[in-house]
Amino acid sequence: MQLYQDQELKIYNSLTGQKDIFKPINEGHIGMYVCGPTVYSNVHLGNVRTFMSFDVIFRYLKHLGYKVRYVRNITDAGHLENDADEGEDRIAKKARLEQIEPMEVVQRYTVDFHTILQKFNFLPPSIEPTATGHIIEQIEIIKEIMDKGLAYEVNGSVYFDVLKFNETNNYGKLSGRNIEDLIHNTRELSGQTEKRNPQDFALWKRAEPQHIMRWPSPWSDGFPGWHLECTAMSTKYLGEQFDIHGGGMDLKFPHHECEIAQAEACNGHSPVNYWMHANMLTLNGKKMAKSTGNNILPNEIFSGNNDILSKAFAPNVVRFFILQAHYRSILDFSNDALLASEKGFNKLMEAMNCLDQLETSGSSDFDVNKWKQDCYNAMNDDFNSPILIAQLFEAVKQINQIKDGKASITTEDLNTLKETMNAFVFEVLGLVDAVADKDDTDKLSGVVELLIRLRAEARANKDFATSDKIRDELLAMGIQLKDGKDGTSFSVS
RNA sequence: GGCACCGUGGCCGAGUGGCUAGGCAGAGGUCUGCAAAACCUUGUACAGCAGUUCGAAUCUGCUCGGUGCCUCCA
Repeated sequence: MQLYQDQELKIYNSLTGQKDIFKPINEGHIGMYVCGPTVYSNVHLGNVRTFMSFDVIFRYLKHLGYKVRYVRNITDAGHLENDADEGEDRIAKKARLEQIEPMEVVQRYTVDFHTILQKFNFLPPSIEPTATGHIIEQIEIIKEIMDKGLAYEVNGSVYFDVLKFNETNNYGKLSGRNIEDLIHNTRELSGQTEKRNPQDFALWKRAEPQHIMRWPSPWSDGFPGWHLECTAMSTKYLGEQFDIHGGGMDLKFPHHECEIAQAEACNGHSPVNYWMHANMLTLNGKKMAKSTGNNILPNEIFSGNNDILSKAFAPNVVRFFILQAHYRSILDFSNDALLASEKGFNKLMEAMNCLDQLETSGSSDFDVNKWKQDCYNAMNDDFNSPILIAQLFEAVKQINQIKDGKASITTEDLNTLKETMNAFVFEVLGLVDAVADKDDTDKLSGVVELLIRLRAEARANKDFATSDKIRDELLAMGIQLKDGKDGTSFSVS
């Protein structure tokens, strides 16, 4: 018996525009593909938000008992800077500017990506394939599409024939566009002489002599088009049809639309049952983007070395901040919002820490089982992490009251409470209590306990000058003493 | 210009036809040597205008403001 058999999960599906009841193709198994980063510069917080949304989705699906194959690619073949023929691959450009090999660019920023995600306590995906590792598969798909008559070659480049595809299929169904609008509203771009129509997109591009990244193909020495790698890799590892495809909202059009077109052209049916799109993280009210420079890097947040924040923030606090908003809402990043999240996060962690010291009694003032199901209901409703967090704070309130002897709980209920809190806080939301090294923590505890005893003696002797000195100076060091009914405890910030 | 989306109390941010979201901040109280922490109590918010309805922040229309996509981007 798995949890998913008791919980009805609904997912907002971009394809249908509504929350659909989730039903995997193969019971108990889920295939999920998420478009990963293009590794030509450091991953910024906006990128992180999207991947974090899917990290929590991955975690919750696993928590429900599904066997999930989660594929998140690394785009290391670059993309063209624009749609024109003279466009330059971003990775190649970076390599040229820094006078290094393109693969050095890729390696550097792939390592950065992994390091940052690790700090945020991401679970690694099941498979993390690279575009350059799947050139052959991409060429095979192009051949297939050409055989179906939906692509054409011009001067060694191959383009997808969108208008012809649209005669039998519906190009634009994901992003709600129709082909006439697209035709009438296409911007004038130079250098598109090779395409039959501006809506067509490249499957293969012939490399100019100066282009560094190139592979042989039946049409030319060149490189694959912008949208093909995801079709190739998702098909290879998840099959022609799979359950969930995710990515940032900005990829909905044209990237995901083109993926659908390629897969339908190649395999004759729609590739994905549930399309999910995470919304943008904004900074100063504008989308964060590498290309515009409106962004903040995670390491700048952790170190406090930036112009936006008043202090440094721990990865966990940032994670908590992001998860306090729903993944489909735009979230604005600011100092005030982060400060508020930090306090809330600390409050949650303090409650977690005192969970083991609670005393039980013969009755409960708190309907733990109802609360537990409310937590599930929150996540079942399109992964509503802010509602879940609100529920967690309901529990925090109860925990604090029990600790103060103002409410009671039975042993059985306390066990349920502990299990559920641990499951949602650590397993599903992926938060970690940022405690330092265990050894150091024990030593620190010993030292602070000693000071607490000295202060208690001073207070007993009405030597408040000494007792307040201990309390205030510890506070200045970030150690807060808390006087309760049965003695003094402390917390480190 | 086209297509979407959004506008919630001091701040962040859920909800979306009648039922307390939650966090932070603020106010009052309990506790304390004084504090802090914790706990209790406390806020009649839904851009504006008009309409539908017994009832709208939630539906419809218009107005204003903002964002995203339409070109690589999470």
